Amino acid sequence: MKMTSGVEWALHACVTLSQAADPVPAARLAELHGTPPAYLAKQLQSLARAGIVTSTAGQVGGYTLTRPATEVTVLEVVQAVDGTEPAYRCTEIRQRGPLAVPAEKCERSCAIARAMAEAQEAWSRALSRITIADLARGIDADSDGTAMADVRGWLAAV
Amino acid sequence: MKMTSGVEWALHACVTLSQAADPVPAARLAELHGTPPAYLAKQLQSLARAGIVTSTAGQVGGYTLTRPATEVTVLEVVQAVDGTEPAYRCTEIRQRGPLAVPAEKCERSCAIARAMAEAQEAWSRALSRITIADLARGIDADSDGTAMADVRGWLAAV
DNA sequence: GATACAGTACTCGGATAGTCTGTGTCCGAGTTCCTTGGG
DNA sequence: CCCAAGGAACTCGGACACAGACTATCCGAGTACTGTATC
Repeated sequence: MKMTSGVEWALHACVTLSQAADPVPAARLAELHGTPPAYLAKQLQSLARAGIVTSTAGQVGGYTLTRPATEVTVLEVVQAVDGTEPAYRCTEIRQRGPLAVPAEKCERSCAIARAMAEAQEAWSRALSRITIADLARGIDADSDGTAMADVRGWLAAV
Repeated sequence: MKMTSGVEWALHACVTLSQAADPVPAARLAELHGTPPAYLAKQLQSLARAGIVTSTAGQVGGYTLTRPATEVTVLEVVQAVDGTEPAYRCTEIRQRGPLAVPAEKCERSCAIARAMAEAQEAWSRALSRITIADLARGIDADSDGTAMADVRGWLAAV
């Protein structure tokens, strides 16, 4: 099981955007995080499609969070970049082979699929309890409360 | 986030093996589940490497569970086939770019990585609470208690 | 009749191609700001 | 001095190559059974 690497960049970008009042260009975010600019832009486009950020074109354009960081969950960001479909996809093995179960008896999903869905649910719940604001607070705490101020300063300076 | 499709086959195969006293050849399992024989064999090899099943060669050879089905968790099977490394891999973005955090201040993992690790933990816990025996019981319940008996009968026949 | 041996059929195991989803990149369309010319 | 129009620079957005991993497959090494020849 593997998650798209763009998720990491998108989350860091969201944390950074939560510290900015004005739009921030994708190239600027890429510079700050040391990532390929064009590819980070791709992830931001996904966030825009999901309605998490909004984009403005032009000379002072860039990306902005559409909602306060306290109202954006990590789950939303992950699903925007990585897709919403669950990790486990049941291919209905039980309906194949010599002991195939007839389709009309398969209203309820397979017991294996139910178990995997339950785990996925636990995972989703854990991520939906955490917001971008929580992440920012956590990063700040790790650095004696200077990290976010540094980000704001860097964004303001040229 | 996507899981290897082999996980589904491996889980179904384990449930089937839990109903068999004698070794079951990979080709036999593939026939029962309607899957490519050679590829299912590959998944069984992974299970063998993980110590979940044992293989015996020769004319009456095949695969057997090494432990009672009540002592094999779904998590073990998933990790044997899909690998043990977590879905989210932190590439230490915080140590890159103009505001890079010095390495000596990064003893603790990134706040984002901690959040993702927590979710992964919840997912793992959910899967480790379910055993192959539970799955077999669930499948049996879905089919008025005939499914496992049918499997045993099919394995014994021919 | 019992036993040892050779042959055979069956099993797993790793090494080998094909394909599909990320990963990374680029250039064009659109918008905003700035400059400049006119009133 | 104020205003409007044109140009330029900057932004995003989707379309285009490249790569690694999953998917699928095959053939060789090894083992247990079976039949036969011998004692």
